[in-house]
Amino acid sequence: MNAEPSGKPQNFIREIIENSVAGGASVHTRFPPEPNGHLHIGHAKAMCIDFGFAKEFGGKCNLRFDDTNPAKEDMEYVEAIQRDVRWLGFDWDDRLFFASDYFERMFELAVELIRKGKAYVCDQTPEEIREYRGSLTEPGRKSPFRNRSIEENLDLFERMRTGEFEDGSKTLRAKIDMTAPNLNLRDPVMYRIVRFDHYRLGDSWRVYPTYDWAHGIEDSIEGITFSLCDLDFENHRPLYDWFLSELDIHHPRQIEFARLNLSYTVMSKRKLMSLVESGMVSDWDDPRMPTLSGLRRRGVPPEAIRSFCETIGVTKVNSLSDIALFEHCVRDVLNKTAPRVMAVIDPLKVVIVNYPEDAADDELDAVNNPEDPSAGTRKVPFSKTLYIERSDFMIDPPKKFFRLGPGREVRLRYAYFIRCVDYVQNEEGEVVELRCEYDPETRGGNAPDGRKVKATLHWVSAEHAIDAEVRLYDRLFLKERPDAPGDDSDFREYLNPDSFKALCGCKLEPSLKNADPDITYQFERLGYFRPDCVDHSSESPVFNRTISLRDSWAKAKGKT
RNA sequence: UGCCCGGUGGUGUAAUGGCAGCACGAGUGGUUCUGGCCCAUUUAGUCAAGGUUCGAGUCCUUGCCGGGCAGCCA
Repeated sequence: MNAEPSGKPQNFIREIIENSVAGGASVHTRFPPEPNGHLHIGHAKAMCIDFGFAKEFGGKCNLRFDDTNPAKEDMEYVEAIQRDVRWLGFDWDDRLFFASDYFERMFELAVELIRKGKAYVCDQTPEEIREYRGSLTEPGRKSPFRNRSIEENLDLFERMRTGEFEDGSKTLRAKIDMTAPNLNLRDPVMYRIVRFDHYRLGDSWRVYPTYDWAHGIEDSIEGITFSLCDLDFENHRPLYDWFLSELDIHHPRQIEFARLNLSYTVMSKRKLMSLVESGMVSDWDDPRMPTLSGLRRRGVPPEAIRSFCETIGVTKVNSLSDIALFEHCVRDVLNKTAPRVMAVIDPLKVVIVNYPEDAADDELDAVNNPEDPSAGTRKVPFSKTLYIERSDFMIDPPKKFFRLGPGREVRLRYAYFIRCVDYVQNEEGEVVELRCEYDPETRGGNAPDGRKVKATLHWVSAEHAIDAEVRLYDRLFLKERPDAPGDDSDFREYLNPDSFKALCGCKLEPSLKNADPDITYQFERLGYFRPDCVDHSSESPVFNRTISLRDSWAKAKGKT
């Protein structure tokens, strides 16, 4: 495989940049979110591209809030977005910018365009503009206001700015070509009257620039060389280019790539918002959400998100990435880094009948991370009464079930071999207690006589255990593409009713008393878990399941 | 029936006219004090038809299929 020196697979944007850099170009990109919602994993892809290429080529990447629509934007989002960008691992140094800081300059440039006879004030209503625009197959017609004098345009535009006219009563439009096959070139609106206070600038403006007019200027002012954006803006590139060349100012190159789609979730801000507003999830940071705040709360390490973005590549193909690939990236990082601990989430009491009542403290050495010897070991207390996982015992085990059953012997991890000699059921027939014998010779987990067991179980000493709530999360939707085009049903019909399940009375090994809220742990044989950033405390621990371990037993069981 | 973009295993991608690779998933086997990890192995692909060429996934033509575009959203 032909890999770049960086070790990254080639893609079309890197190729373009490489060629430009070979010709002496520098690399300066920007990540330009609108502060009207929270960042999600789709934005993470964009950030990996924007910040990633800048870093790779020794350039810079700005963080710029594209806040040209006061009706939707808020400071709350500005702060949340910065927090998320930092968390993901990107740094904009001192290059934090706001489109709204360029409003004055944009206005001057608009005046310049009017003076050139390339922009005019139009009195058409939104309906008229739409009607005059024509259709996909028919050319548009010129606005009756298209030939106003430059003086009149200048006067009107100035008065629009100061709030003399009603919202929507006038616009400033670029004079391009009403018959252009690309609809974006049919005299697009550059300014609209919106007498709405801006979250940063208050009431100083009564006209606001549209994206098409503003974005290229923002890029130009900042000296951006590559303006990377998603495919939605492909049809807008001719307009981006038209404005910049008419203005004759620094002209970045816009390159579009396909945005991320992930199976079993939705990505649009509108849809995520509707999940929040309908109460189907608790908030933007619900651990099931594909938002960065949700993933963080879930326990996903930022490194996993970055490696996922690296793995899916950069193309112009509209694709649907398999969430299984994302899950793989999460497990891959966590497997190498997560400290191992033992926790029983569905406890079944076990009494070691031949274990002395008055035994001295019995502490065993447990490995913190078999993938990382430097993580060391810890002590885990053993005692006469323990808990094991309910699913690790069966009265009548099927053929390939290796765990505990009547008369069977298994190993308790890092502790002893135990054999089940009896079990106790309640009136409902539910097993409520196991009675086992241990072999003192197997202390530490190995038999001196060399005999083997087929299973190793995790366990927690009852008297030492910490009680905890454990929250199990799963994919938010049952359907691969909940919002597939052509499907008229509401995407929310496909919500996975089992995507969240809270378990109480779970038993944790005592070392978790001091669980670090910023660490995702592996509960051995179960999965990865992180203290909930909102509800967890050392007095009443709450852990969120980030992701389960791969489970070939569950898979085999499911097949029968 | 206008304009723009795109079609490589189930999924995501690489191959820049020269052996179609990689990762995920799925299957099988091995190993194992986590039914995890790891290792080995199997499965499976260039939308179609022409053309250029010694040679085409790659270049050209036509067709087919998919996506986007008619906000005073971004």
